[in-house]
Amino acid sequence: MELVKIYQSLQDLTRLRVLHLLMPGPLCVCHFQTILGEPQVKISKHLAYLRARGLVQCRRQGNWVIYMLPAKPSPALQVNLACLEKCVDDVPLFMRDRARLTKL
Amino acid sequence: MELVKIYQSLQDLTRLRVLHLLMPGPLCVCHFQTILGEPQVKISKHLAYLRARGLVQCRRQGNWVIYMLPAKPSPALQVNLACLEKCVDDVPLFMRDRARLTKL
DNA sequence: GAGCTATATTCTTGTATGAGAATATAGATG
DNA sequence: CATCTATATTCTCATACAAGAATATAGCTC
Repeated sequence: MELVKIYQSLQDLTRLRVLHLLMPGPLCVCHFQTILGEPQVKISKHLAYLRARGLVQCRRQGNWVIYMLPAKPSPALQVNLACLEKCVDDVPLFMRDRARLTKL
Repeated sequence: MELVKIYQSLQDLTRLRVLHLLMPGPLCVCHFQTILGEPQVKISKHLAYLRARGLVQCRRQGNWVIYMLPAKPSPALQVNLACLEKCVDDVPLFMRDRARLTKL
């Protein structure tokens, strides 16, 4: 079930933060590291996890790798991302992430 | 994070089906068994899992135990349950569960 | 092509959890 | 209280991850 895979992907805080940061637009791996303040391995592995399940896509640009939400997310994914955004709307950690994102 | 716990609870197909069956109203354990066609242990353990995380409540009534969604679900839970309902609206397995529920 | 930067993969360890078999418990009923 | 029914818990085994350390790789720059 696609839905189960989506929920599995959403069950980790780091991945939630990653997806939340991707909603406004694509982002480079190094920015995730800066904003989330998590070690490189951790970020990279969670991105790989999300990529393997189709929740994000990426493209290389020189030394950087830019991650983004799928061009055409499935209905289930769309609905759940919208739901996520609504749910974290007032959660300090997520607000801080977005604030840091804006500063870039 | 409450949200993480919610997503953890939603990452299993049996639990999704259970929650989906509870949306119209309370239900007895034996009915879950009948509708889902899963062994008793499996149902019971998933119900315990959901109970431990506050996604469902239960009350005893003689030999039966009736499960239900929380009287006052948190905003996050409400939103996610609504989202779940929307996502499974056209998934055969979930439609079948509901059809069987109606027959009781 | 040597070295540098950004990112990914591999290896190891610990923990959560899913499934099923077996067993236990609670409450009804004779 | 013996027993039956409905439900829960315990035990065991297998699998999925999550985290961090170490290592590998891709593509720049000189």
